[in-house]
Amino acid sequence: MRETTVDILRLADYEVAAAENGRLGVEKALQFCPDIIICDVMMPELDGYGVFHILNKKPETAKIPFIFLTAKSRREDMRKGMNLGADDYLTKPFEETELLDAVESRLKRTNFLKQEFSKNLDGINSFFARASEYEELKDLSKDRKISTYAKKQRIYGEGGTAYQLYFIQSGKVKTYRATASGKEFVTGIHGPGDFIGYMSLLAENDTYDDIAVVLEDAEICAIPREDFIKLIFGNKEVANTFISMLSNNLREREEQLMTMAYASVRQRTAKALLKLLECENGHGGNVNILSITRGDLAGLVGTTNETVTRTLSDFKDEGVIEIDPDHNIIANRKKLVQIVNFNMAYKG
Amino acid sequence: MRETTVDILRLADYEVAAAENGRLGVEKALQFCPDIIICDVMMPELDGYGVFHILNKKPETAKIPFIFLTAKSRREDMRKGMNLGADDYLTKPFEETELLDAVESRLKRTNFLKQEFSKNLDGINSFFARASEYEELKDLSKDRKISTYAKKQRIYGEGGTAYQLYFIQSGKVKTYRATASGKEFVTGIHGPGDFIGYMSLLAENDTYDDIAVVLEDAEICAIPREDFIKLIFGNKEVANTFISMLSNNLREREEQLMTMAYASVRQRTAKALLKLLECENGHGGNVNILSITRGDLAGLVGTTNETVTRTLSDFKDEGVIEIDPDHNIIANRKKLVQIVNFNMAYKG
DNA sequence: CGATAACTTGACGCTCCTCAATAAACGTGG
DNA sequence: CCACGTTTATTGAGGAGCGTCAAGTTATCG
Repeated sequence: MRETTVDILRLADYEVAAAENGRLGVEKALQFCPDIIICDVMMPELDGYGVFHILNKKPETAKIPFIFLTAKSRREDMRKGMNLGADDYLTKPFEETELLDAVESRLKRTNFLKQEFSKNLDGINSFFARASEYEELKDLSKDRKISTYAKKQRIYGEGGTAYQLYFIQSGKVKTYRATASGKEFVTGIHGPGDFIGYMSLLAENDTYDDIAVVLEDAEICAIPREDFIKLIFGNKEVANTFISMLSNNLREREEQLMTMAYASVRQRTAKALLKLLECENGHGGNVNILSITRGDLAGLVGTTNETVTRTLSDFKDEGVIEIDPDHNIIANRKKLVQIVNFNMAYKG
Repeated sequence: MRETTVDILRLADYEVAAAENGRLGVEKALQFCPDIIICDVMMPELDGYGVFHILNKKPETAKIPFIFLTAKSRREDMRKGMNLGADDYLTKPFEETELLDAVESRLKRTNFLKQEFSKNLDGINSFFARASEYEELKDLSKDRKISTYAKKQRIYGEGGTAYQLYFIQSGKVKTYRATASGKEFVTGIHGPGDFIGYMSLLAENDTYDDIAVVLEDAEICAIPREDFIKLIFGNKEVANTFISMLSNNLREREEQLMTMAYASVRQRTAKALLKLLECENGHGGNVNILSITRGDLAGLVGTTNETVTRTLSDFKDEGVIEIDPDHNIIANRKKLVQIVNFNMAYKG
């Protein structure tokens, strides 16, 4: 029986490890960290439930899809397995296609999550982008009608009901929150490939609490709330990855909060410029020119127009940046990093 | 067949609605928003897959557990159902206990998530607290050995590997991040019933990036990473709820960031005091006395010791707060709210 | 009871916000 | 295509806010 199963899977070009009883199975699973586990219920030494229980407790193996094998006659066994939280089960004897379908179906869901998604907001974006490549999710950003937005146009606004998220095909968008005194705090500058507005879809009251405005003429497609919710909430693996990403963002914001509390405008400006460069370069580019208005930069740093201008002026005098005739900023990253890390020499 | 099923469920004290075909079933599901859906595959007008597809697309019904019914002989049907993403399936004919077990097992997982969890960090705490009441999760905070920590003792620290989260039984704890220049930015003050340290368990690199220190002698029990991961990642419903809560936190932090950028120390202090009161009162209390050191309050506001003292002094002169001989703060909430909302009268 | 930590108040000055003025760039309508 | 109003960038002057240092007072703890 085990040998037949292994053969079928090997013929389908899967790499397979087998074990003749539960105890050895657990050992092998921990050793190899497989992409999927198929496990009989009736086994010597340690039965299938025991295997599941042990592997489900260890974080390394808890997320691996788990398929039970039960004899057709023992229906209560399979019920027990499902009630424990297995992902699927097969009854013996099964057909080749049944086995392969089940394996493939579970793997497809897990597969793209193996990719490394990084700590920050960019991570979420590439996450969405990749997620949408997978079959059942393919309609997330493809085949949608694209709207063209002109500079200064508002995409969504504070208080509006959130019923879609937006994918930026081209152009540049800023999101910000408005203070009671009329200032803007810029929460992000977004470019092609970024998704915006999803936070409001997830939170309690479904209104946007930030404002998105176009900085450079943009093509943007809207994705209905339903599709997004389906992607995030409908799929255990996606949800898990998403949790990690949100946690990382939360961390990042906390750090930003600390910076805001104790760093000087000078340092915060340098930090903001570095962040913008990172964002601009996205996946491995190496541009050093930033095109951003002083006002938006001020909103990002959390200061005023004039102070930003002055700070940039200082930076220019010190050779940290150059400013071209169109007011674009040409940055020297090393020197910016120095400024961020500079720790008030007269201290201590 | 349908009638038998309904009868069994009614006898078990469930409230049941039935529909004779797929189309009507969808209508009823949307109308009643049931706690669970049991659906045959073979139906006139609209088959089970169609029903699942439609309901899974709508956010109102997407999260409802879905159990397919298939004829025992039609194994490929049930494979298809599971591959689509159904939560469970039953083969006809089934026994009473099978049906009831399946229903109960799915409901148990979903049930506690029906409760309203609020927008903020408190939400996460009551979420954990309630979650741990449910059977399969009961060992989350119960039956664990409780450690006693003395004032000033460190629970976990920056850079340490995160392998557990902590539940505060009694006492008070602050979490903070240290800046390069030696200042503290307090990220939270936590009391009995709060969980701390979970963020680091979820994020990418599993080290703590904040520090937790005891403010008032505390009893704290540690929960192993595995149990927590199992709770969060092992259960679709929990994961979904958790995503919402993280999003809400992210929102809150963004707002805080805005405040930090543009509000005066005066306003931020008032806001911090209000937040502390809220936190202290937790679930409906009505205390107005705060016991917090000036240093910690400074870290929370993002300013210095001296400035906090001065600000509190001003507040006292204005009758916004009183200070008792032990330096505790007795607050007048209305007046604090006024200060937060005060919008620099000389503007505009 | 001495030592240490926490709180308070004063003096000083740096940072950065505000108001104001100017120049350049941009956008719009005739 | 130009004239005009509007937005953006820059620079200056003034001053409020708040961080820093210092010194004194009161609580806390071994």
